[in-house]
Amino acid sequence: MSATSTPPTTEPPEPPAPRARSGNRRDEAARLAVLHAADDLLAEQGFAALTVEAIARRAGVAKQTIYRWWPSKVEILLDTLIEDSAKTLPVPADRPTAAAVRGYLHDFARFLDRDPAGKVLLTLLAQAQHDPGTAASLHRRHLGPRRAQERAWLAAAADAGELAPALDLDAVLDALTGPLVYAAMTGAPARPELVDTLVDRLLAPRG
Amino acid sequence: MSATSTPPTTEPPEPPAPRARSGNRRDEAARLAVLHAADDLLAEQGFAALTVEAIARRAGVAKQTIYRWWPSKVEILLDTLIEDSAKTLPVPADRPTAAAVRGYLHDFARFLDRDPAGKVLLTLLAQAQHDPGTAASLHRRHLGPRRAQERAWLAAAADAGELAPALDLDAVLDALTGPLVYAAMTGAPARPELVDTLVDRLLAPRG
Amino acid sequence: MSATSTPPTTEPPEPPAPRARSGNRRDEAARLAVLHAADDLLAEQGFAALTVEAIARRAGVAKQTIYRWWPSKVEILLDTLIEDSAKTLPVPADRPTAAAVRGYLHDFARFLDRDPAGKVLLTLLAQAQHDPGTAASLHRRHLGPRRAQERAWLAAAADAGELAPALDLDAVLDALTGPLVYAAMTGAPARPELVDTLVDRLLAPRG
Amino acid sequence: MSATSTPPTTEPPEPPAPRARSGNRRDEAARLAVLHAADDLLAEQGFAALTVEAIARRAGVAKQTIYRWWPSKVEILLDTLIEDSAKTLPVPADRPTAAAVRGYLHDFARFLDRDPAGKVLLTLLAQAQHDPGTAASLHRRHLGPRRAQERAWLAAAADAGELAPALDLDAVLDALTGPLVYAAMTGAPARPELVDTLVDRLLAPRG
DNA sequence: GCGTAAGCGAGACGGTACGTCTGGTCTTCCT
DNA sequence: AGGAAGACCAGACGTACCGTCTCGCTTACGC
Repeated sequence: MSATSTPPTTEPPEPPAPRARSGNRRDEAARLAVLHAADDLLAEQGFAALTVEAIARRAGVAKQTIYRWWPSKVEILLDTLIEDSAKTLPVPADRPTAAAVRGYLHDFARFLDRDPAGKVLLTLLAQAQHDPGTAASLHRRHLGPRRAQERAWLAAAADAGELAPALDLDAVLDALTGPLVYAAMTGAPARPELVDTLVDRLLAPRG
Repeated sequence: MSATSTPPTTEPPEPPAPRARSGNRRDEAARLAVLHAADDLLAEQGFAALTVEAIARRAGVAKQTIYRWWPSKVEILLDTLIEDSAKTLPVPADRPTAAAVRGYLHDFARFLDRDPAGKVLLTLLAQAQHDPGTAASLHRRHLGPRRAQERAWLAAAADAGELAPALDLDAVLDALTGPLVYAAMTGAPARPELVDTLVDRLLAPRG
Repeated sequence: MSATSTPPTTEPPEPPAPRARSGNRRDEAARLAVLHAADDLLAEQGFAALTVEAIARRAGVAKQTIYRWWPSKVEILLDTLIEDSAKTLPVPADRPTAAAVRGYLHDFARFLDRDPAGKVLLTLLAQAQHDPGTAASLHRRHLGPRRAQERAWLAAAADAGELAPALDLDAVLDALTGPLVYAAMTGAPARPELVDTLVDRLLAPRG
Repeated sequence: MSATSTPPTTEPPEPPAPRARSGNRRDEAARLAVLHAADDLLAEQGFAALTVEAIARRAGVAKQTIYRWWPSKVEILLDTLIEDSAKTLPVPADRPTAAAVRGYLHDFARFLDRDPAGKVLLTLLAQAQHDPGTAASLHRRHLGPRRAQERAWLAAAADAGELAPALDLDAVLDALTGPLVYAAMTGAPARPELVDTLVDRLLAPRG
């Protein structure tokens, strides 16, 4: 379960217990309740059920509370994605070895296939096709920063002679992650050998 | 302009000229008007503007006419995608050479970047993330048949010794098309050298 | 019960039976359901409960159907008032005698005190104090036409020598009905001798 | 301008200057600011704009300050009505002559037509139709005490032989004030001859 | 003179209703 | 028969107020 989701032992459709009010400070419990509710609704009922009204109902929160803090439901998902992916799938910063890169890509494949936050990423990528605002937010707040970290990490590995990227790093990262994302989007199961082959052919020093 | 779209000399926002009525046979003119209208609306205004009412209005057709023949607007897009991609980007069946494969992938990259039908494909892939029904239709009517043709074509090329695929053909096709789709989805410009590198590293017989 | 209300044997809080759809003509059943629901809600729960959402819920009608045909809930009440008062309290047109005038005023007092439509009139008069639009509609559609009929009727009685109005007819009508309305508004019980005295002192030819 | 309103030279929409804080005693300045704001809002924008939030905003006061001291906005209006009507339209207590009664009624008609506090009375009478709580407060705090004074005053005049009421005093008072209130409620202009005729026919000793 | 108590402005909170919008269904009329 | 027209139910949209609550501050009182 993703980091912002309620533990699996709790009851999705129960009346949310009344939280203590916070006065004139932002209520962290309300913020978390919204993120959890959005996460859970997406996982359980799909994107079509992810309406502001449903999130508010499930979180035990007023619609106005959501509109006060988030400009759209997409930004709610983006918040959950950022918080969850930082915990579940951090970009390594310290071990620029070939094996570490391979491991990171395996983790990424598993993230897309199994982690609810992976579904959130696919959902946001999809929504970005429909809405330029989503595309901009997704790049600015998630894809851009993450890609920058990945690029720096790969560059360090290349400098260390661990890797010999076949192309510029952005193109290589597209070539490595693109197949995983595309497979996840078309419902294909995870294929570990795909990751291994990609790393071998696109990153490994030849011969 | 995609094959089902009105030629550029015609007027998108004009009052649609009254078509001759067809009596008790399905009206082919109405069918085409719907496909054109959907195509044009998606290209001009984006997915959010692609409502059944807008399509009906633009096509000069009753909503009921659309609901009678298509279960959803997704199926309309699928119809245009199938008809257009068959014309614009046919899977070659005759020349199983390495160069032909490379050319096909370059064509595919250009299709995603420039052809309105490429945008339709991205839109349907996106919608498939939101709606399992779309995912099923997209596979059954487009991705599945096309992938079968591509697989057969690559198999012929491999048999002919033109290629030495690094993995099973489905995985290789994901590895080849995935980066192109992912790049198009994240707004990256077309990179011909990406295609070349992918073909070299994943398909070329190792020298 | 007022004319547009459901008979007392029917069930207020039951799920409204699905009505037959009307196609592209206005649905008279929906119109009546709205009028009944508004009438009943006002009588049972008061003006505060008379929300468009509650009317729609009770009538088994979509909110849009209400907004399509009525610019505001006030116009719904005005419709019920006009239909009901035409049946319950018609302005006599035929017997311009002093006794008939006295009887009409007694009927008016009873209408205000007991008829649900009397409550509707008081409600609309009240709402007219809050909203100029209500005031205008109330005058144009109810008070104006009704006052014109009453004036003509009194004029005929005066011509016949039955009455000797103490003032111009509009002022006399204010003097006759004003006390009844004011008493009803302040919750006073009906006082028959008030009507009799008013008629004696303001209309009767001085003996 | 009514007694609780800001002088006309002040600017309604400017940022209210911060008042000195009062410590743990009730802040009279805040109390007056609320009464003024309510009065002004009602006069300028009508009842619909008279929300607690708007009063608080305009008075430069926290909502909680309003809810601490008034159970509802109706009670705010009632406070202004009581204070203003005691100044603008006191019930005479000393000169129980026929002419004084006639003068009081003329004053009352002018109060309804021109004084902002007259609008407040009409507003509260209207609101009493919608809300039993308002009706009770209006009677208990304004209509009841005032009617008692008027009754006593008329009784003194009758005892003195100045008047010969046609009915019990409450009914006579309804008959005298009802037409004036009803005319004001339906937007009729003041008619001095109406007052004179009512006094003549309902109060004057029959010559 | 310092703690306690209350009033204050501010503003977040869970709610309800608003009036608008679109989707998908249904019926009637017309060609 | 089939297309055009449009009314219908359903329900999400984003906004405005409701009345409650807590916060951090300020002032007055009493020990």
